[in-house]
Amino acid sequence: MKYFKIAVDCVILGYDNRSNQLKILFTKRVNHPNKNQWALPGGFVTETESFEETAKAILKRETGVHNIYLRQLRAYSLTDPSEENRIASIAYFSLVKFDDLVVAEASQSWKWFHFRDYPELPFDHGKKVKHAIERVKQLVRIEPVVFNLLPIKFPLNQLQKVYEELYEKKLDNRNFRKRIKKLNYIEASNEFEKNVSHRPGLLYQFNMKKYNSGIEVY
Amino acid sequence: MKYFKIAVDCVILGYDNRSNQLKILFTKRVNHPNKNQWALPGGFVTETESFEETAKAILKRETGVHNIYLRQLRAYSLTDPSEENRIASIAYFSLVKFDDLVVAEASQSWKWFHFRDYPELPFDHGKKVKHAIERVKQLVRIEPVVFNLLPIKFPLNQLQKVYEELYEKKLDNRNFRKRIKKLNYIEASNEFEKNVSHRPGLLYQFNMKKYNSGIEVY
DNA sequence: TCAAAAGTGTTAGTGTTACACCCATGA
DNA sequence: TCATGGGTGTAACACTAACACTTTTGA
Repeated sequence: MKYFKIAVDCVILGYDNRSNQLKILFTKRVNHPNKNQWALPGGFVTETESFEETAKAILKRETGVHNIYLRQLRAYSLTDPSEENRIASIAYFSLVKFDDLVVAEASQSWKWFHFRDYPELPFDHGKKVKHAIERVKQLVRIEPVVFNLLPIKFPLNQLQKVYEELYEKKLDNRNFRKRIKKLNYIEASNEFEKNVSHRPGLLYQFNMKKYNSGIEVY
Repeated sequence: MKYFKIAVDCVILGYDNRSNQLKILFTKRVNHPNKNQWALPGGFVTETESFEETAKAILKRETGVHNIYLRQLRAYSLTDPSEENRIASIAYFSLVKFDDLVVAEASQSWKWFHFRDYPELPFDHGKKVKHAIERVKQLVRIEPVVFNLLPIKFPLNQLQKVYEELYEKKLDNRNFRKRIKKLNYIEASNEFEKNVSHRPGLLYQFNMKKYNSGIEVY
């Protein structure tokens, strides 16, 4: 039996509330193979780390932020024949608020791409991205994870835009607002949007405690 | 950096249509540590296998059946300090028809336990079982996976019993049948149950083609 | 004054829940 | 004849979808 090196790759999804786009963060590879190609940020699991700790370290390194929503996607048994030992990789996905990021602009070494419009990716990264998006689309329907993409306080139509972006589908704003207002865990603040060239919207926020007290267990 | 041995563990769920119980298959450990304790069937990934191939081999070994519904659950970064190298493990879950099994009775080396009533498990197997059940409960709502637990042809209330078992909740049979009959991919055959001491029910079967032609993409 | 999003109700249709009785079979 | 699950309809209610106009702000 051979032994494995284990790598962790992160699909980092961020919602850009300036352009209303859901984006994925890629880094430029510094090593061969596929040097200089855009790829998922990743790294090898070290001696003492759990997979999740490795993933957290990658996230901190790439975004400067910790305490980010992070979940395991799945394991991939990639075989790289150029390596003496096999490589396995564990993919994680993460949802971040653009507002939290120290620098969100493009740079030489990393860049945000639209989540459905990104360059060709090396290895099985394309598959990982597809799987991550599928998973997020499912998750959004059963857990309140969208709020990880938005600022603490957000106007309702920013929330609506996230759904529209994710499902590629316009929603009716009257029906959307009705549905949201029926949920007791999305509560109105007394603040309004600022510096928008239209009527400022009331800001809402997600209340985790109220959500947890009201979950129906099948 | 150390290297990893990678193990695969399988949570094999089977529906016993004699007792109307959803069960999990455990094997008795033959090696230390935890020798003779009930545990999830598993094995190490060999040189040439993908994780899924390892899982399939385990399933074949334990149930005698191949072509079984099998999905990856997730990876676990278990650290076993007694090993020179670390062990990672990838958990799979599987849904089987009791009718397919060559021998479904208890034996010395393996045994079916009710999916909510099983002995203490070694390592992180208890966590894996919990995660698998959670995943299956979610999956059942979005994909037609229940049919992997039933014979090809089944009376409607056997299907109902599976849901009741999974969600620990009695369902109204009129409403259940109404809902099922609205689905065009569960079709009536012209056969009836046999040897039951009540009015024999019409047998239905799942039609995958019809299901696929009718899936709505969000 | 224009552009842009905020905010608001009603109606029709669809799905969900609750509920009770006769039927066919084997023991 | 008894026990067991098979099989059926209706009414109240909740949710969903479709649809248009006035308001507030910055530019």
